[in-house]
Amino acid sequence: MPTIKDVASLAGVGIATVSRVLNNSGYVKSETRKRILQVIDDIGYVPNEIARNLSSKKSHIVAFVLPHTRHIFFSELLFHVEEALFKHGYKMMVCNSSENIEKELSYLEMLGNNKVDAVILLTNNDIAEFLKPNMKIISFDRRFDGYPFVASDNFKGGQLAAQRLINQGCKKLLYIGDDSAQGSVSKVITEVSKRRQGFRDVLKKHPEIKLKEIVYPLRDYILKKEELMDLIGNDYNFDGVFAISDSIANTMIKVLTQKGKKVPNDVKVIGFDGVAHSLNNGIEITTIKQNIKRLGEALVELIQRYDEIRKDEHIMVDVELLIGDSA
Amino acid sequence: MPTIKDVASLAGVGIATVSRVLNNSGYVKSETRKRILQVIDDIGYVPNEIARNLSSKKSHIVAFVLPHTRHIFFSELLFHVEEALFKHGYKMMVCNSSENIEKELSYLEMLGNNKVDAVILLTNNDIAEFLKPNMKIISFDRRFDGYPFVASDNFKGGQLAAQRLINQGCKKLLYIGDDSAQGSVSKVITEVSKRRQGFRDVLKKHPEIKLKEIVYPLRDYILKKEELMDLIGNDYNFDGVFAISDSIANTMIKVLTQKGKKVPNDVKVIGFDGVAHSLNNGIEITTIKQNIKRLGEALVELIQRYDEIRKDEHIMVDVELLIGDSA
DNA sequence: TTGTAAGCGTTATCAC
DNA sequence: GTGATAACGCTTACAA
Repeated sequence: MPTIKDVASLAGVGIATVSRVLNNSGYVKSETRKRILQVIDDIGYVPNEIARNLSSKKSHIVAFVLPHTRHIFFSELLFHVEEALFKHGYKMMVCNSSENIEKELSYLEMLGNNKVDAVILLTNNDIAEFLKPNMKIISFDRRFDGYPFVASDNFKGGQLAAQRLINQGCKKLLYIGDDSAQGSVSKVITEVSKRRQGFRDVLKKHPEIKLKEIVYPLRDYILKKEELMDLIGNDYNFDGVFAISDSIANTMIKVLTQKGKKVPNDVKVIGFDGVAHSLNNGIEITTIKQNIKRLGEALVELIQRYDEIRKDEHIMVDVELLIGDSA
Repeated sequence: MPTIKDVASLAGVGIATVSRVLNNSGYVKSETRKRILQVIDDIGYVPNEIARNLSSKKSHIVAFVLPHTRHIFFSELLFHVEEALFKHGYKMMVCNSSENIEKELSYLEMLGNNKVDAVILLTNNDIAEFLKPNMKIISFDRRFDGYPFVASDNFKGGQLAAQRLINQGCKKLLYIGDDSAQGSVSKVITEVSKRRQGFRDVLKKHPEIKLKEIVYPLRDYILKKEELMDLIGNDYNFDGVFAISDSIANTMIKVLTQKGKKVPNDVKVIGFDGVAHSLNNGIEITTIKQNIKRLGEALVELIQRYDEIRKDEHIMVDVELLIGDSA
């Protein structure tokens, strides 16, 4: 592998001049520049990133720590985050934490040893105490004191869902969501809990509407049909459902179908995420659509502006009601 | 950030000795070692990875280039590759190429500038000419001259599918798969084409069985219901389907249901991948299950043994018939 | 406009 | 056992 020295001696100049050409910094006589570029081309010289990183103390790598990529929303988010990072000259390192706190911390450690420039953190673990103030961390869907974060407008999402169900004539509603969206029991409270709050907010003005709520342990964000049936028990006395994700909404529709209920005639179901197209079982799920592309861009935006922004800066991304066939 | 020099002077030793302690190389008096470790602990010293990389010319980062992570098989694979890499001390950089050849090449370039130690390449693009012999590339599901690769035993998978459909009494079969699995028209031939070959192989011995084949352009590996209906046209005269992926099988089942056909009574459907549980529409899809975890491990295995292996070494991972409700 | 040389923080090769 | 010191390949003052 040729180095900058090889280029310099072959072009009959000093390495600083070569560096200037490489980085377009400082003045270089156009004739000299041409000669250097020629040599670079001839011998196929490529700058060594590692050496550059050592000098500049930047790696242009961002770590994305998330539970796993099996959940369709996460894999969509992953896609858009990578696109946004790539557009800004960053590479993305991925850590599937599986909610494993040790693995999360091992990736955070890389901030300390210069391996990555920043970490995008998506977790439901109670790790606030491990975050040091000088770490460049951007949180997703969750507030950590002293760090910026990005989230969808979950409150509005909950409101939209409630309004839609009410408009469609539902009288007895069911909310179903996991721990992390509870916002009461668990120590860890994510922004996702606002979906429920927004939902309740609208119901306050409608005392005639009944609401039942089912909350289950988060685990891997996924619920199988049998598990959902266990949670519901025997009480199918509802005509509208707000599920915390499209994945859960999808399972709910399967369960209802199996129980002989027609969706949306007997029961209307609204999900959240807007990724349902790939998992819908015959019908399109009505859902609160997150703007995943924008979420990815917002995360990268905060990384770039990290040093100028306030410690508690955040970007809230708008959501919209996407009307499908289920509600 | 404290450096090795700080540790050395604080412990009253030379940096070489500190380095020895850090790397457990060479002899160090246990007393000195203890003192050094104490200092390291006191000031919270962490070795700078970048500097290490520069010295050792290794980054312990592996790039995984794949079309995108929206396809459920890819996101499962991504998960297991990361797990396997992590277990062996590697970090994973992810590139969603979107089948974009420039983006793929930009990631391959990182091999040249020491940013990554190896690249796992999953592509359907015609990029053989850009691969230089000294690059550490491991291919997935595809042969590139002079590079090792990992693939499932696709041929056997095709055979298993055919046998199952025949055993279940099917007489008129339909094969449906994309370009990349064609193995005839396109310049690029992937190992996936062997699914079809294996399928045909069994049918050779059963001249009484009819076979119709539908081949469509690969694009993003996904087919919508309407698109599939267009491909099928009016000819629903088949009683057994072998789809190139669970995703396609899933869409096929939706289409059949809409056309009033019962699965598996009227038509039996077999998919490929074994990830269908997350997209099944009420019934479990019978499928050829790939051992995705093993595939991930095999890829990492080849990376680790890269310098000892033959240039055309490959690992073929076994598949199995997973009987569900669709065939 | 250009070159020299001092870092960047390690590892590894020598002597001692 | 241990400590200088030379790489590793680049960026960036500072001189010239």
